[in-house]
Amino acid sequence: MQPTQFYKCLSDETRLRCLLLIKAEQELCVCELMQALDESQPKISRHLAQLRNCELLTDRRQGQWVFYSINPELPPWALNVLTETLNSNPAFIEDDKLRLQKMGDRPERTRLCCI
Amino acid sequence: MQPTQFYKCLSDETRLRCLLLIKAEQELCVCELMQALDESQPKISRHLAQLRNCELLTDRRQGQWVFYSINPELPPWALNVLTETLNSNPAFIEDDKLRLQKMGDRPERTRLCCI
DNA sequence: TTAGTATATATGAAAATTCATATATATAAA
DNA sequence: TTTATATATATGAATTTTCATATATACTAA
Repeated sequence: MQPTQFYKCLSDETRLRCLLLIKAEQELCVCELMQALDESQPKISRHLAQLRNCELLTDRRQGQWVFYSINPELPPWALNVLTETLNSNPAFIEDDKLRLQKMGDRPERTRLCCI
Repeated sequence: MQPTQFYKCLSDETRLRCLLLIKAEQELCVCELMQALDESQPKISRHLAQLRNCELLTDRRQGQWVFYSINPELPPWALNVLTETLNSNPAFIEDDKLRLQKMGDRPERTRLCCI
């Protein structure tokens, strides 16, 4: 993970909001992110694709939905940067979290592991 | 300090090399950074101005030289990000450090505080 | 089962915007 | 005057956004 490439990913507001929201919520699908950020579908999808290509995110398809989460193989220093940013800037995704909570009919997750 | 603005500053290779090198060396002037990064004067100067405007760096003039250092009022989370990045990616500024060490006639600092 | 339709996501192509760099010039100190 | 640094302008390059469309899965009714 090149530092410059990593920070380029964090330097766009849409991408950073997606990343921090996904980190806070474990995993989110495209339609949830559209609602939370109040942005268009292609815009969200494109930025997620970029974050996946740069290996900051991984995705899994579950039926019609594609869920994105933080890549578990992200280097520790990069994960620490995300953690520090999220913990110290809760206001940055405050509105997004509220819109997400207000969203009805959120897709159900099939848990990857159970009880 | 807006996270997005902060990360935009770190997303350019020239700026990130300047920042991490200044962090490693406490303070550096434009001509030292030119030598260390092997880049043109206006290019270095312009990026330093941007980092100063965004309040990541502060400057002090000492005679003919202007020395740049990390802004002591940088929020702790942002400073932690820089520290983590520097500690975990020593190779990123390795060559720059070597060129700096090879540089003869480096400007003398008047210490801000002594003993 | 199949046909038709709806929903979720991805992507090609173009337009709009932003960013980085080089050149030239200006300012400040010694 | 020389050295060190800053800044204005022009230009090319990269990035972001939008629109239109494609693909993949799901649902419903015959």
